[in-house]
Amino acid sequence: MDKVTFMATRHETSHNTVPLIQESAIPISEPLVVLNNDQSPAERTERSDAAANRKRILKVAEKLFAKNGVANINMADIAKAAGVGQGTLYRRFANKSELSLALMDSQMADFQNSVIAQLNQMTQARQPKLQQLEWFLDALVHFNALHMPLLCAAQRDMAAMPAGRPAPWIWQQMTVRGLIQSAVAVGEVRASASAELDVPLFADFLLAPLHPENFRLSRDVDGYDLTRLSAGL
Amino acid sequence: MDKVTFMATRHETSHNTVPLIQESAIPISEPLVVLNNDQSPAERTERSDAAANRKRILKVAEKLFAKNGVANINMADIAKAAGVGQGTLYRRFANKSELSLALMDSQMADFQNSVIAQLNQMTQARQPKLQQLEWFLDALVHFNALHMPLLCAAQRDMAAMPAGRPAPWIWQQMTVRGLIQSAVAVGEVRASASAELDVPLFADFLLAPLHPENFRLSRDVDGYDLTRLSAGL
DNA sequence: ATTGGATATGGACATTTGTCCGCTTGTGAC
DNA sequence: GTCACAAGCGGACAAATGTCCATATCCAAT
Repeated sequence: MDKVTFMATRHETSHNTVPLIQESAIPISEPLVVLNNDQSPAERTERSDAAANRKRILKVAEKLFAKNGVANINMADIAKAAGVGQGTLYRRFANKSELSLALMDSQMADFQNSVIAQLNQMTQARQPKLQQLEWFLDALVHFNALHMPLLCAAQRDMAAMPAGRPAPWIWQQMTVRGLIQSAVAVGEVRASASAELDVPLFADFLLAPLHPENFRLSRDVDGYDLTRLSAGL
Repeated sequence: MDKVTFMATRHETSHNTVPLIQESAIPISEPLVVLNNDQSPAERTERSDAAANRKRILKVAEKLFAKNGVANINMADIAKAAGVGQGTLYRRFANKSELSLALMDSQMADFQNSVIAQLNQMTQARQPKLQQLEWFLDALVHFNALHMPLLCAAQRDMAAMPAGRPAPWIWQQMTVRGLIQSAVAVGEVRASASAELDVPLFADFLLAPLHPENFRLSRDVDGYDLTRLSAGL
């Protein structure tokens, strides 16, 4: 067992105003993930009307997306339907990608919490870390399949953005890394193999096929539950 | 040795007018790749003036991209610089992605041929298939690193396009699949492992981290020559 | 050489995306 | 309560993307 123990916590959504919810502060004993909930001191708190608008925009966007398909809705539509000016909309979300991302982020909350709970339970049941990893990847596959349109829309303009990975992906990354790291620490990986294993890199490689574009391609030509095979390897 | 032997051939560029070049019809004896050079009968031959325009556009675009950076050049710029109307430009290339792709495709020709030659040579030197695979992936990494801006631009609008993978990626895919398949056939993979190995899927998984977006992310946070590690695994 | 019709051309136009800036409003200090 | 001002607002405007179609051009058959 390691000395350090992290606390599994749902990553905090992009806007930094809402009070730090500790909804998933379940007492767990195994290292999982810690995320930078950097409430940087420079950041000011969001004004209440702005927050209201944000919520309304997200709700309206979700509705429009569901009704007409993500691709057929543009920023102007959303602004109009939400009863705000385009300037307002763009102030919050620089483009459709960012909006989609925020939307997905909120939809992801439940998923994240249930994942954390499940992993936690598996740990207490003494299930091997590798098995947990396999389960996690599988869960992720199903989640992605369910939210593909949004995911693709989110991915769309991301190349243009300077920043690194958005929060949800960081969370995935950290989780996988944590699981692998644990597996190695516990000795579930052959010593010979673990010696030359670059954990973070390997985590990225495991996740790469799940990134929206790759995932879309993979699913449109191959079977899909096969993906479990990946975990097996 | 298999019964079937494929011929390694550079994939033919998107436009289907140029006479089928057989530049790389080197007599080789090992299975590698065969591509669908489907000159579908429905397709008509491109008019000569159109072909000239296409070449001019590509040349101009390459120049502009090199000079100002891919991101700072738009379709209108290219059209103007090439002395054609926007309609003409868009008739050939539905968007900047497609243009970038075509450009990359032409730049890739040399790479493909040299890869084919090298693999061929390695085969004749009786080098193990897995080693060839490792070499290929490494070469691909370097190629990608060199052409990242174009690659990213090419990836940009691809989600919107209905079609599957564009030619260059199909080529990569086929090559990797071929190498793995050969490795299995020759018995370089433990029988126990090869039994449960889904070759095409595994090929995709190996290539996934090299797709532009993933690659960009990986390189901006991790080291990069580490990527060889992947081949080792 | 002529001609018929398929193909290509260019630029006006429509749509979508993203920016700017003068006006309004919430909030904390007094 | 009211005041000051940072933060938010919205719609006009600018820029980029993508479409359309009247006209020009090529080319194959005669």
